[in-house]
Amino acid sequence: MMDAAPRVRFAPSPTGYLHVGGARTALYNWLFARKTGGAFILRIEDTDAERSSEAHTQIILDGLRWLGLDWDEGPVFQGASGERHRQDAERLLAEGKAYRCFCTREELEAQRKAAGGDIYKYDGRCDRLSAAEVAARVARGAPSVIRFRMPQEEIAWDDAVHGRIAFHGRDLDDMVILRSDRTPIYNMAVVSDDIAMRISHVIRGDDHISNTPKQIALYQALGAPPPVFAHVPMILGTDGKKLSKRHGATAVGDYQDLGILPAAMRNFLALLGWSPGEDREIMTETEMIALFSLEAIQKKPAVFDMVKLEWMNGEYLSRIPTPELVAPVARELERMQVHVGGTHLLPPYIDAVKSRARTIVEMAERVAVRLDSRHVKLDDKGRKLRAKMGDGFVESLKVALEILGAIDEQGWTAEAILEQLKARAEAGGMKLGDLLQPIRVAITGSTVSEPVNELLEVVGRSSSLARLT
RNA sequence: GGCCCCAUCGUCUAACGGUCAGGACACCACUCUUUCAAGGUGGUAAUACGGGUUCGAUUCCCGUUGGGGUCACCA
Repeated sequence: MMDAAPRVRFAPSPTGYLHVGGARTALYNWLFARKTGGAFILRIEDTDAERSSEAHTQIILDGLRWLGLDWDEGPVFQGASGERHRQDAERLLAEGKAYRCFCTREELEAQRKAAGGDIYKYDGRCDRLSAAEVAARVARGAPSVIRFRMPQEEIAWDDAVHGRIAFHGRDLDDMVILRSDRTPIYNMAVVSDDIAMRISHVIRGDDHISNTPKQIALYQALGAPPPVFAHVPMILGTDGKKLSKRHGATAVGDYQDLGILPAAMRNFLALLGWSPGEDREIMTETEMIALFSLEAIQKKPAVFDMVKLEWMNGEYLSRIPTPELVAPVARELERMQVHVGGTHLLPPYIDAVKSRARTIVEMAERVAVRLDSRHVKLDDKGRKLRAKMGDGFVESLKVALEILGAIDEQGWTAEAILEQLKARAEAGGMKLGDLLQPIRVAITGSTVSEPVNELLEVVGRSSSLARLT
């Protein structure tokens, strides 16, 4: 019999935003599913009612959609399967693979203290209670949790990215699987769900490696074959520490706000810990899927390099046809409260700044300057040039105004403008740059822009003259 | 601290025992040029350390060092 199609899941808990690490885990799951013709399932782990929220669920869904990661099933809410989790835990109890523990939090805390320090493994005292004693306490209505009796043997698996990883049961705790309020603990819920959903490959972050032996023990106790596990490395900040708020943007939404294109983000994330070989970097979605494999995933953590992300975004920006850029740029301009007067007017402006901007936000800022003089701000470079040129700066502007003022509305083209300015510069014995730079600064506030003649054409005659004046 | 994972340029990575250790970002120089960006050309820069195995180790084994993860009635 042929192996059934793989089934993978991305299972975030809705207790915060969609972290880039989570996003990359989702991406790898998605790539694997698309590559193998399997199913990509979204499961929301909301068993912690305290910290979970609908708003966070929505943000996660939006983030995945933004990245173009479509799921085949779900979202399945883990909280809805509480009854099955409970039954599985109680089945383990009935079969003698788990036991009731009556220790209160306070008692546990005392045991921990007595053991010295914060490293503590439950000593199994409740496992030594007689059946009669347990029955009596239950009859008395004493609250209890269910603890799993960890097998005292080697627990190992062949990880798809790491190779063989082995733990020993003696180092693992008799973990709680069902709370005293009869709700399941994480590991129980996950295993119960992954079995029920027939998950074949669990692709998740390295931080779950230590959970894996516990879960494998649960699979074995429940008589279900464990899936293939693939643990992907963490993403770190530039200081080599786990990526967190103080490194700047960590949520997918942050990058959206920064003006990163979803395709660029996806490409960049894919390469953080995975390489298709052959020096490939910029890839289409189709190529990425074709080239993807779990075995090629890196074992060591990767540092998130914002500079390279921006470079890659710039690459995507310059390749995307202008019409596709209109909507995102318009959205950004709207946020900046710049009046556009119709998105159909945008393309020439976008063309003008396209090859120079690395993000949508940067692009919108440049467009804004060309559209609306209120966005012109003299920056450091502009200031410096002005100071350097002194009176010559104003002089140049006067000359420019004179020449440009002589060009009428019909003749206002980049070619004609350049021709006139060039002729004048030559005649006056001045360098073209000395004439053009002040114009550039007057129009944009900066020494950086597209060629001045093109700039003037895009900004238009009346607006250009007004700004020069 | 116990257990587990990891280790090639500053960063992302390639090289499944034999390469001048390759590419990309960043950086530097030159070039192009009306500025900037882009482009083109060239350059600086890495196998953590110590032992093995082998004719030969980035590659396999052991140790050291360093980094990371995890040790809840959280997920």
